[in-house]
Amino acid sequence: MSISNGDDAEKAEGPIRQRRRAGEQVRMTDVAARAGVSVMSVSRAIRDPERVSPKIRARVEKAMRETGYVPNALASSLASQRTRIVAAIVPFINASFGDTIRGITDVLHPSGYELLIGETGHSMQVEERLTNAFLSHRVDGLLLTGHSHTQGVRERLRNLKVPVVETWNLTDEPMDQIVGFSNYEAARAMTRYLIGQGRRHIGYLGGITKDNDRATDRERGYIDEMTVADLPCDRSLRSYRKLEFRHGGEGCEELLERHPDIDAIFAASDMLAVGALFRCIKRGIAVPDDIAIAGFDDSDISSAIHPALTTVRVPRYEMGSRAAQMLLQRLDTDEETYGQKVVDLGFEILIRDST
Amino acid sequence: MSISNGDDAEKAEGPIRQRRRAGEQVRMTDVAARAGVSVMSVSRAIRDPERVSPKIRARVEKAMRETGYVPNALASSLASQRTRIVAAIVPFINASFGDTIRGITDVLHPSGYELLIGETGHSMQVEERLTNAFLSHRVDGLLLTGHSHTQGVRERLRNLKVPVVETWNLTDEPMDQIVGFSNYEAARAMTRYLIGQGRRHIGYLGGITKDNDRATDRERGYIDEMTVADLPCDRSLRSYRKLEFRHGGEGCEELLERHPDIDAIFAASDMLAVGALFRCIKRGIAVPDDIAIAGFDDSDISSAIHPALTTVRVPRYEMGSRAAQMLLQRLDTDEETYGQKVVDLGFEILIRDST
DNA sequence: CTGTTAGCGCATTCAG
DNA sequence: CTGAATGCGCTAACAG
Repeated sequence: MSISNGDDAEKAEGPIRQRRRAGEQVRMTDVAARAGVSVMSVSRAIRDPERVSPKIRARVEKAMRETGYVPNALASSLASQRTRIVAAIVPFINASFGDTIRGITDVLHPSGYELLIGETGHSMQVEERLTNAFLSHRVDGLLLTGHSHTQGVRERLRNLKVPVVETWNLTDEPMDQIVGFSNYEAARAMTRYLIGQGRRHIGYLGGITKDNDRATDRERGYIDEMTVADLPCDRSLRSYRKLEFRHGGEGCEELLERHPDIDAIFAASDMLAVGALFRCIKRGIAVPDDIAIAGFDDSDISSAIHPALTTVRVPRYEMGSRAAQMLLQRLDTDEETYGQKVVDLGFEILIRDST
Repeated sequence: MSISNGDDAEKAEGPIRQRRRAGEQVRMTDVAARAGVSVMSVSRAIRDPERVSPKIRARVEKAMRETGYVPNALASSLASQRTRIVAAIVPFINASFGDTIRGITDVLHPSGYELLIGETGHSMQVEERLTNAFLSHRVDGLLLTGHSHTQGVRERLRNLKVPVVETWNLTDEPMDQIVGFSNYEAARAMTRYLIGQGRRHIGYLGGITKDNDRATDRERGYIDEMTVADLPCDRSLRSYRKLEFRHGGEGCEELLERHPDIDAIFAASDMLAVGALFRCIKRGIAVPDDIAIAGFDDSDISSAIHPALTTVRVPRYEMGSRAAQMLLQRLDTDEETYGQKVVDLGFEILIRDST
């Protein structure tokens, strides 16, 4: 018995037939024929092996191996109206969101879901394009970063009734559900701590706030806390940068130039904090004696450097895993079993040597 | 004219019909009906607007907007036998592979392709699972990291004739095509440089070599060059670690303990190098005076720290963009227009302050 | 430039 | 526990 793939079944038929398929792929029909069962038995043997007799199961498995059959998920999805694909949209693919993505896949994969990842580069326009592309592919659910989205995205997701979980921040009015921590409160808490340490001229080094609610909220937290303490926090004390190490150094220079008497820098990202810290060291400024430096995120590097960085620990992995769980709960149960709309995973101020 | 979605077309038909679709989605038929044209005109207006009269195009666009139509890529792919999806499998989602992924999407998106990303965690078993899942979804092409894969993956990809481009290393026998640089030669070159600087007791701090041809080749490069120079490089001079900052510190301790007289550390990853560098600083060991430290990858951080890290610059972004181009060339042209089978993008030794 | 016809490969129903 | 019929939403191939 040779391992052909069913071409022989097309015994020179009438002329006007079979335009497509030049005997390309192995189909379920081919497997069924070889196993001597119906296609439905093959279908069942694949996705619910328990509901088919051991005898049939064995023959189907054998036939699948012999033919090298690869199930067609497109056809399956079209027929069943579900893709078992979830999409996640993140601003940037880096170590931080890598942890979140790992949290997501660790939950999705055991349940048989795949993850489609999109990167916006912090642009809501790109987010909209990605959303449309993913909806076109009929993803079963969507994981978004943050709660600021274009009107187009909001409308479309509402109309299509696709389950959505937002992450990495909190808001009273999520599109659907949201899981994260309060970037605003975390920034306030860190600023408060710095003030409590006796620092008075605290500069702020933050991410670019356009299209970024996390960056915006962190900045608000700093400003509000400084204002409450009646300390200066005007525009000249704040520098906005892309989240790369070298920009931390540049931002640090900028602040030092404008305010040589600065006694602390609160960087709303460890990347920026580390960049700033090294610039200080290079210039002979003692950390934390002359200037205290605090970061945000608790990246892997923050504890490896010297002096170790004071920072905010955020639940990167947990936001991913929890978001995925929330989505699955709604996808895998028949009734719309909602959990909480807003899940606060909290944060933690980690005091180390740089402050 | 209200914006219903075509339910009214189902005017109480005979009893035994319409089992599925409870008036769920808007279909192309609905758009066509509303625009007063055939479905084919809608189809063409969407994917090749030039080939349809401006009049029809306008009416279709209007109808699409009014109905909130979202094309169904599943149905489209099933019928056309192409998904316009490419999958990339990387060992880890971090800043390094983030750059490569950015290179890929920057090329893919303008051509209308989406990217499906899989993370193996450095396990070939997981790579195999992911490959099967992606093939099930009928991706048009596959981008793999490195050239070591399970037998299962090799066979399946060969049988299915899916275009594959491997990246991040070189080999004379790619599965299909490969674009990258020689990890082996780069490691030799850096080792040679260190020896040229008068270093004699050079420790090696590398990634775990299991299932990882890049790590293996870097280690081979170090060993071969040391051997040629008749310098020691036995197992006790080598430490293998996961690529995280803190493991760099631990590996550094291990080497120092076993060989207190070590005068250089070649870390086959900037993460490890930076971790090692800070551990030295913490312990009062002068870098580079007492110990020279070299890294690999030219991560963003390597130039931001103090002393700045000597390292190997590798074409992270270019490997992604070039790999995507190579794939597209074969996907978008009718004949199988192969370019070169092996594309060497080279590397560069960046000498800074740590050596 | 436009419309008609016939599947793409599978899962849902329902009957045995 | 198994099988037969039907359509998921779209596009390729042809004809007009």
